[in-house]
Amino acid sequence: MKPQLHSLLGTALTAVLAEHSGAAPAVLPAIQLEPTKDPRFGDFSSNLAMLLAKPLGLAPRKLAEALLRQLPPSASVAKVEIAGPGFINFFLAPAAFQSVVAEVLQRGDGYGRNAHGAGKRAMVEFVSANPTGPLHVGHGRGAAVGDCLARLLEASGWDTAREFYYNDAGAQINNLALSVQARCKAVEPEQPGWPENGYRGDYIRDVAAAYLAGASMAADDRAVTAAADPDDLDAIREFAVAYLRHEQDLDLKAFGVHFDLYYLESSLYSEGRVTQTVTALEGSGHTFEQDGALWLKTTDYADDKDRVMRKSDGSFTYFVPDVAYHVSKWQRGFQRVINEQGADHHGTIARVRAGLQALDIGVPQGWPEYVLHQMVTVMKGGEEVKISKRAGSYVTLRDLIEEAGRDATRFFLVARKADSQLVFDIDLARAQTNDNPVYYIQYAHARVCSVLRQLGERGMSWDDDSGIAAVGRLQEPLELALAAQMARFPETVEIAASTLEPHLIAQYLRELAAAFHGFYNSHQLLIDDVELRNARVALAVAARQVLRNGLGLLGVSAPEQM
RNA sequence: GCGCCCGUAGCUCAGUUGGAUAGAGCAUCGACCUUCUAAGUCGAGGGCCACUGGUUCGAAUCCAGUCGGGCGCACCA
Repeated sequence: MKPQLHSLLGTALTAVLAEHSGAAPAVLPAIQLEPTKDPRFGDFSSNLAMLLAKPLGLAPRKLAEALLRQLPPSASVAKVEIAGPGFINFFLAPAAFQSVVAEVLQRGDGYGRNAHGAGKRAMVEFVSANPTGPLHVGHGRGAAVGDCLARLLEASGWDTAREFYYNDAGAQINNLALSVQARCKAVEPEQPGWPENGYRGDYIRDVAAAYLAGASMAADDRAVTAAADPDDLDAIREFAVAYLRHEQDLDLKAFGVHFDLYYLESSLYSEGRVTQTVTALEGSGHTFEQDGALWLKTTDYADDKDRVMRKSDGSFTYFVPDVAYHVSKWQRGFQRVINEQGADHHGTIARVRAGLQALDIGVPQGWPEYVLHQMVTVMKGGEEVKISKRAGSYVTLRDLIEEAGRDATRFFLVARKADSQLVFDIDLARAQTNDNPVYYIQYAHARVCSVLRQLGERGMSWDDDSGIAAVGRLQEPLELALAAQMARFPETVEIAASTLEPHLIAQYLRELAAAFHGFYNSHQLLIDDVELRNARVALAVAARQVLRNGLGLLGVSAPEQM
């Protein structure tokens, strides 16, 4: 509906500008159209006349009148009014809403998808937890948000890869190996021989036991069999990484998240990418030596401080492999790369971008893009939950999934703007009542399925064609309101994808479900009037389709019954 | 001290990128099941959009400052 109105206004705008060719502004304002909040203002409203008033030097209402005179007639538009300071309000004809139902049924799973990214490649890097312990709630938020971003890009036509990056070789991994080794030798925390800052969680015991038992672990296309020798630290390190990656994979699988690519920090060294990057940066003229260290002048590129690349002891700071990693992403041909991370890492953004700019390899200034999520607080029984027995010091993603289920956990973690802090109420997430927005939406879907079952049991029949043929019978305000809500889905997907805000989908689905429940409660579907019945069932089935498509974007299931 | 994010109903949060009288859910109060799932619907009350200035036809939204919360400011990752 909106694109149609947009083009009508465009035609009118061109004609009006022709009338005032002398006064035509250098920069034309974009045509803005938005759904109204108040039915008195029609269905869609445009502020075009107000935006144009100043550049053309005409009164907004005069301009609005001129635009109306040039507006081509349309079967979708019942009435157009000028209101307030110069708003142009469109009142749509029922036919405009009815046609939405037909469109949804015809496009099916494709309804809401667009081709903006067709032929282009995108990558979303997310979670990227180091294999030193179970995934925590923050990783869960990253997993939910990152996966939804990938789904949104896919729905927008992008060829999208999901990538998981992790450090499998640094000091933390060494600490992990020492912790496992200590457990292998039955050393407890605080006892002599326990490594300084060792990992104390119970899961370290499990890793040690599996290692001593000679277990085999498969993770990220690799398999590792434990050497079972408590003195072989390298073997312990390799096994522990595989074990914990395997654990993380189990959690992600239970969460419905899969990755296409795993990238190991160690490979940046073994493939020489780190030294290549340093050499290239030195050649860029943006480096200098000071106090025995090699620095990059990131302040040339909007960082607030220059950064050390190579320490005086000859080793590299973490920021060098970070740049080398992003060079790899660029060389792999991703036009668009989105990094989903916790907000506590926001300091790296300026550095990575600065490093890429200094290399002068054609990377655009705002590349890569970042989506940062804020902290998650977990509440249960009115109190904050801070500790998981398994991890020792934080609430794990597995805890949440076990408590609240996959669907509720995913929905809750993605339903809020990523850059606001989130309170995850476990009691609410697990409630099977109307308090719980996940069930509210899923229930709408299940209700339609139930109606279709009833329809069969009563010996009635229905199909897309008979439904589409009857949509002209949809006249009731609640019927048209539901269709109007469905019409907004494609635009919502576009906005969510372009602004990288998956919470808009969750928000939208709640409104769609509300429109459905309102319709369902007021109008009987399985009635004797065959044509009206066909029309209403068509409306319900179309609503089910949009609910399903939207839930699919969130990775939440659409159950047939509840 | 510097940088980033946030501040909207008692609580949890939206607010379509500057639009008309600021919305939803929960909680509170009231109404609706002999009818397709009441996991639902309808109604009522509840607000100095943290504060102060500015920008303009118009500001919760943009700018500056103040206050409050979170995070980051290593030759750690």
